[in-house]
Amino acid sequence: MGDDGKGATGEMIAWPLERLSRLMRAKEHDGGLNPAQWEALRYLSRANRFSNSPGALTRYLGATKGTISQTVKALERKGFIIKGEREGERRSVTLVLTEKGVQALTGDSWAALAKAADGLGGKTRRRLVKGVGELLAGELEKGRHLSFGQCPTCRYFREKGRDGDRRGPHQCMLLDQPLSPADTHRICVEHVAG
Amino acid sequence: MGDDGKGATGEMIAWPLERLSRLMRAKEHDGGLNPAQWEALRYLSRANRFSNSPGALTRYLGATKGTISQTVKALERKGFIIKGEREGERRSVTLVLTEKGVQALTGDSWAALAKAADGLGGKTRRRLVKGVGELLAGELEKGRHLSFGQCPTCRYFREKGRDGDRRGPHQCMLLDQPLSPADTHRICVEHVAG
DNA sequence: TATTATAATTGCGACTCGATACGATGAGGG
DNA sequence: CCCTCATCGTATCGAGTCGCAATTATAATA
Repeated sequence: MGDDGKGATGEMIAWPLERLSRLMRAKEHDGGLNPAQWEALRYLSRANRFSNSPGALTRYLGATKGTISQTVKALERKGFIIKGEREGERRSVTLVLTEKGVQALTGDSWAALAKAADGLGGKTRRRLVKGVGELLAGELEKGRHLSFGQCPTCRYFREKGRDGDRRGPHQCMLLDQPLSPADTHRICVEHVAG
Repeated sequence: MGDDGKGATGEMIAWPLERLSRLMRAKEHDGGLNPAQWEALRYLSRANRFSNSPGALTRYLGATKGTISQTVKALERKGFIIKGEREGERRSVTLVLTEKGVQALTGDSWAALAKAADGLGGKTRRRLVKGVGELLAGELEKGRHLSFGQCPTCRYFREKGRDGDRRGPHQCMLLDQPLSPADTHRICVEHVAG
């Protein structure tokens, strides 16, 4: 029952995680951006072409439409993204990073953390992936959030050219759209596990 | 080289971690408190009697004095904490939770996450503790932050009554103060690993 | 066509946050 | 004893977040 020993409790995970989370946020007042704008910029750099809209960003961040609208306006004003029209849907908008936006991400704190995580031991790293994934999955379910996963884990993904008979782009069976290999590594609003 | 296989990269840790961090934050607009106030309240509930000051809170959160002053004022106004005088140091102040403050923490999102983490597999949980600890330690060092650890891991901690000869409270050799068993589980500004 | 749903924006009020300046207390040295 | 200097906390300001509610525009549907 000694709680100072080897027993790994949830608090020993949640407390450091909470502080790490806070300190990362505190570092994000740099580069002409603030934390909310960094979060949006990062999302847009990873989102596929079906997901680079204010609405998808709203759901990814668990925020409200109004807040996102303000953040997007700020990012546009500062020249990190540009708004464009979405083909075949005049209500919606596309948000695309400018060269300045891409450049800014090289100074991203979370990218630095990812690099630090690469330096961890292999066993720890694999367990960390698993553990963090499970914690996130739990939160997503509790909060009824969308998963925003990548194609290879999606129910609607059809991989082509695997057996050498039909070379060509992969396919999204939900939107009936071809997917380049690069596409499949981006995150998607429509992603459904399975 | 297949990056969709078993290779556990830093991004597979950082990206979910970033989103988890964001979603936790989004949930903290409840209970009459906002995220910054939750963070402060949680810290104060875990801080020992040498660390329950605005200054220590400032350093824990990596914020600035002015910001914390505002947050503290809001928490006091809403009745979650009360300000008191600090013995032997009239510049400083003690911040103590009220009954309402203690009560509020039962609805804390991060406490719920800690509970969820308890439900993880033992192996995953142990590795998670280790991995998150290392990531945090890296950030602390890079940002020159204080560790805010607990007594048992502190250089200045002297445990008493271990060998049965001298029963009594433990001791902080830095501040020359006795420490009850409860004290040693709280976090401290003065903590130095070793 | 009228209705309803969806995408995004605007305005509002409370609040964060860094920056700056300030007042008060404490410590050390002539 | 006074002077300096560091530390602790506060007040104020401007830019911006954030949830909320209302609004406009477009789309889908009855």
